[in-house]
This record gives sequence, structure tokens and C-alpha cells, in this order.
Amino acid sequence: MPAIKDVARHAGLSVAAVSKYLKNPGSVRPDTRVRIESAIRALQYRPSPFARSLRTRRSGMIAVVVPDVRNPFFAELFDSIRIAARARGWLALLETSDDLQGLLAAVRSLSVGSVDGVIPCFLDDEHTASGLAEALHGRTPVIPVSWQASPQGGGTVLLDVRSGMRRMVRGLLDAGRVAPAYVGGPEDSTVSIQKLAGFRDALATAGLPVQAVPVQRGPFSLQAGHDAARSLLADPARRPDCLVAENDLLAVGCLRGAREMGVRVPDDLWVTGFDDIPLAAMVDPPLTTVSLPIREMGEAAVRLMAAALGVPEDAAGEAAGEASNDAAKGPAASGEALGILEVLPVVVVRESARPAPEAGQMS
Amino acid sequence: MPAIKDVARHAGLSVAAVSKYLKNPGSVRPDTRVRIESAIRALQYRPSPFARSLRTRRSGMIAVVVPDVRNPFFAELFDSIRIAARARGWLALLETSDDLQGLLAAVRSLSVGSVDGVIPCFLDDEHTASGLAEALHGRTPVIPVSWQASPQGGGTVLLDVRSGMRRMVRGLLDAGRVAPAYVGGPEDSTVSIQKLAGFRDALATAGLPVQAVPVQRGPFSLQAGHDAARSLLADPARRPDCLVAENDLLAVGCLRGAREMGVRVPDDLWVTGFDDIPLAAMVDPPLTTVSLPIREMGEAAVRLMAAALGVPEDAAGEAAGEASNDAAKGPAASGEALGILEVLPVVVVRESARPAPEAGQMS
DNA sequence: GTGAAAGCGCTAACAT
DNA sequence: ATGTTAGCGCTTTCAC
Repeated sequence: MPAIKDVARHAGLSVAAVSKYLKNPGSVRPDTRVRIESAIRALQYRPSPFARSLRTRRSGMIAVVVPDVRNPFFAELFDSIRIAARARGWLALLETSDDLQGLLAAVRSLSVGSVDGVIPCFLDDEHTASGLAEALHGRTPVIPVSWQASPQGGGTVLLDVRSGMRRMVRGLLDAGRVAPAYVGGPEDSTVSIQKLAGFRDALATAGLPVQAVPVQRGPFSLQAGHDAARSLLADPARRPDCLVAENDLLAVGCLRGAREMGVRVPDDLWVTGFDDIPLAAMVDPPLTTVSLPIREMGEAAVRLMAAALGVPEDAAGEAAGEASNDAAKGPAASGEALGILEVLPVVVVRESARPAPEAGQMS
Repeated sequence: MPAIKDVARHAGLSVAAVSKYLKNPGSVRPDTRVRIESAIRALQYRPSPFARSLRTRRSGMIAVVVPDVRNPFFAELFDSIRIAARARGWLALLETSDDLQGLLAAVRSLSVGSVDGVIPCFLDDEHTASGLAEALHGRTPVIPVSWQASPQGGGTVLLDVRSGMRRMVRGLLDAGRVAPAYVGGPEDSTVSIQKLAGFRDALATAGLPVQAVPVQRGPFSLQAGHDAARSLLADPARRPDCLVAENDLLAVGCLRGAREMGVRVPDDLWVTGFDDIPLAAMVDPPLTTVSLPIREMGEAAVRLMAAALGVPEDAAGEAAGEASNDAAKGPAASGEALGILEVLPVVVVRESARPAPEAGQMS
């Protein structure tokens, strides 16, 4: 593996000259540049990222941490961050937080310190969040994508899932549903707690007996949705007329569970999801759900990260394909001056449920 | 950021002693160990991964490259590799190859050289494969997970998709289907070419006019499956009685397309997938598909990588939770002595199609 | 515009 | 068992 000194020798120059060229090819004389370039080609030289990072204390990598890649919503979100990061010359790593101990160990020994910043997505189990913060002990910028503002105040992509859920459920109730049931995520997930709160907000507003409404909880998976639906629909005497699921995966599972129980959607039962993953429009019947602007969220997270790292605003777009897009970040964004970008969930109506359209602005 | 010399000073020892402790805490006297540990705690010391990697030329990271994370099959596969890697103390990075230029740039400047090995999964567009090999120029072990053996011979997880598809289709034909149509992936994907070949093998064996059978191709997405089905079912006069899709995503899209065209599955039309992602069992009707042992594939890839990196066999399991599993790697594995692990696709019959069971061993 | 040299934080001989 | 020391490959003053 050739080193910079080999290139220097081959080109009849000093290491410093080559290093200078590496940082900015325009900073050396044209003829030296040619010599360096041919030496690099001849030797197949590649700068060592380790040595470079050791000096500069920058790795060009940012870590994205999600609860589960197998959830299409997180796969999409990661992908959007990855693309936005690459446009700025960064490499996005993916970590998963299913196993807190393993994550922290990995993060401690490898990522952190090798990573310029961390974007935790919906890691709101308290243990994970604080464990991560502790592992990073304030040296690495953290830009969470979540429902609550970052405690460190370093920038956040905020998502008001509570009001998203509230609006969804209000529409259902306004459209005449009287016996909703809830298919939720794990108890230790605070997004899950937020969504459930939004659900109950709507119930309370409509004057329904909040505590009497059935609630099932479990992992965010197809299987859990399926099981929850079967259990909720087991007793024909008090069958819900509407299943409100916390995400699309659960909702798709519910669809299957309902089918197995001989319950027709939407005739006998409405089902709603959350996230609006591509699958939502492709199942039968297509899911009414809450849409989140994933692309924007990823772009926003990376933009906030760039700010946190002190990268000048125009440093983006050095890679290809970045159309100028003031329009794109307009409608759903606000408050970015504070390092907070809030994105608004939007109800998307398809066949699985027909909520009433919202009246006015009040959410 | 404290360095190793600070720890040494704080503990009244030399850097070497601390370094030795770091490598193997048992190699120093108990009392020095205590002093080092308290110094580390007091200073909140973390070894710099950069410096360490610069010396050892090992980063503890392996890159997994997949065509698209948003495909659940690849999300699962990555996850299984990630878990197996972590069990060996490695961190698995995820790269995506949608954009060859971007991938190579990222790989060249960051991953490669920072990564101890690369596991490309079904990257069989010729450009990508050779580009990757060139970017790595033989210095980094490559353990592909694909349908063909690695040209470099460094170890491979082999998957006979061609015979998997052949067996699926033969079952369909044996069960009386006479007008199959094919919903395939992109033309430049060689897995896609393999699967189509398997499809045609079965057609030829059954004496069907291979060239007359309709074939649609497109990206591996829900939408593409949907569009293909609509187009294939557009003419009621020559409607296929069976849609063979190259993966489950396409098949789910076909289900939706068929529904929109008023075609009932499985009564009027059979539909089959490939991969057996969790979704396959949850759509309506549940998909008949070809199952691949994803967990095993991930574990095998990492095991082969360990071998390529010269890691002793028992070095696994230093992290928790690794049950001994000679049984687990038994049934579907063969030829590992050669650095090749071949996994066998298995047809899983659900409601969307009812192929005839296979007779005998001959595939 | 280019060169000489110091040092980023660590590991691995080698010496004690 | 512990200490001394020479780099790993690079960037970055600082001279010239």
C-alpha cells in the first residue's frame, strides 16, 4: 500500500506538496499538479482514511440509529438520510438499537469517535437515549429525529405524532365510528406513548369513555398486528368498528387478522395505519394512514447536522444531482432558525377507512 | 480528549503497560490493573479508533453492499449479517448500490481502507462487481452473497436461484397451469437473468413455447409489480392463468394489480413470489413463494469472512447470546471446505398458488 | 509554491 | 510484568 511519501518521491516533490494537492489540487502549480497526478496513478495511491482522520479528527461518517431496519419506514428514512449525506460528501452508517447493550458497546468502541455525528431516529426508550448521550459525552453532535426536542438543544427534526394521531382519530369519530380499538407499539416506546395520547385526546374530545376503549400493545410488526386484530375481534358481541394501528406494519397485520376472522374491511371494520410506507397503497384494501415527509426529514436532519458541524451552507451539492429546492423545503418546515425543523403529519385517505375531512385549522 | 499517555501518567505507569492492558486486561498484575482502570474511569478515557486502526490496519468494520435497503429482503439480510458480525465483535456498515458512481466514490474514499472486508449481496450488474473489485484492488477480502461463485475464489454464499425458480414453475405447470406470464426485474440484473432462465427451463421441460410466454421487466418494486400485472391482464382474450414474479415485492404489486382488474386470486389467477419475506404470509391471499434461509446466509457470510481474515474459529461468541448451533448450519449447507456455502431455496405453498409437490430429488 | 519537521494516539518489538 | 522507543500515514505550521 503506497503512502504519501512514495507519491512524493515518485513525483520528485515533498510530502507537503502532495498533501497540499490532496486538500486542494488548485493550490499547486499546473506542472506540479500533473506530476503528482501521474505519480498517484502510477502507484495506485489512495490516502489512508485512518491517518487522515487521526490528524483532522474528522471521519466523514455519520451514524444513523434506528430501532429496526426491517421496518420499511426506517429503511426509507435511512435511505433518505444516506442520500442527503452523500450529497454533502458524508457516508451514513446504519446502527440498530434492538439490543441496547450491543449497540452501546459498538457505538462506544467503534462508531463514536469514528463518527462525526449521530442521528438517532425515534430512539426514545429513555435508557437508549441517555445511554447514547453518555457514550458520546457531548463531543459529538446529535441531531435526533423524533417527537420531542433534543435535551441538548443541538437541533432536532420534530414530528408531532400526537397531533397526527389525534387528527386521524377525530376524523374517524366524526365519520360516525363509535367503537374504536387501538393497536399499539411497545410500552417502553415513547413515540408509542405519544400516539396513544393523541388517540385518547380525540376520544376525550368526542366524549367517549377513554378507559373503556380496548388497547393492545406489542412489537411494531406484521405479526403483532395480526395477533392483536384476532384478539380484538374474537368476541362478536363487542366487536370494534374501527382498528387504529400505530403504524402501517401493524395495520397490514390487522387486515390479515380481520380477514381470518371473516370480518370485512371497510364494510364491517375500518383499519388505519401510520407512516404511509409504499406498501400502504398496495395492500387490500389500500390503507388510510398518516403520511410523513420522509425525504424532507432526511434532508433536514443532514442539513441540521451540517450546521452543527459548522459546515458552510453552500458546501452541499458538491456531489451531483442536487437541484435547488427552496420550494421543496417550504411547506412542511418551520422554526429552523432554532435548529428545530418541525414536519407535519398529513392524513391520507384510502379505502380501508373513510374519516371525515378536517374542518378548519385547529388541530 | 484524554490520550493513552494521560492514563499512563495518571496511573503512574508507562503507555506500554496501559496498551497491554487494553489488549488483554489479564496480562497485567491485578494491582496495576486496578490503577489503570481507575485512571481510565477518572479521565473518561476512550481509545482512539483512528490511531488504533492506523497501527493495526484493522478497523473492526465490514461493509455490506446491497442494491436497495428498502427491499425487505435486503433489510432482513443486512440485519442477519449485522447480528452475526456483532457476535464476532465487528460492526457491519450498510452501503447501497443504486448509484454506482456514488457508491464507488464513497467506497474508494472512505469504506475501503477503513473496512476489513466487503460483503456484496447480489450486486451482479457487471459494472458494479468489477468496479468494486477494482476499487478494492485485491487488498480487502470480498465474500459475495450471490448466485455465482466469486471470481477471486475468496469464498461465497451461493444461492441457486435458477433451480429455485425452475422448481417453483415446474410445480405450477404440473398442477395444470397452461398460460404463465413472468414479472421480472431489471434487464441488467444477473440474478434476474438467472431467475428468468430457471423459468424458461421449466417451460421448455414442459414443452411450452418459451418465446411466446409474456415477460415483463422493471425495477424490483411494488409499483412495478402492480403495473406489470395490469398490463399483463389488460387483454381478457389472452389472459395468463398464472403470474410468476421474481420477488415478493413484485408479487404483492401483482396482487393489487389483479384486484384492480377484477381478477380473483387464486380462483382466476395464481401469483407466486420469491424470497419469503415476512410480508408474504400477511398479504391477501398469502403468497406462495420461494424461501431462502436468510439467517443462515448472514451467519455463513460472516463465518466465511472470519476465515478470510484469518480469525480463529472459536473467536466468535465473545459477545453474548451465541448458542452453539452445529444443527443450525447443518441442513442447507454444503461445500464449506471450499469456502463456498450453498443454500437451497425451498418452495413454500400458501393460498396465492397451489403448485404440485415435487417428485423425487431431481431438480 | 514548495520543503523540513513535528506530532495526531496508538501498538509492538525490544530491553529491562 | 513493565518501560523505552520507533513508527503507522497523514496534515500543518513554519521557513524558504
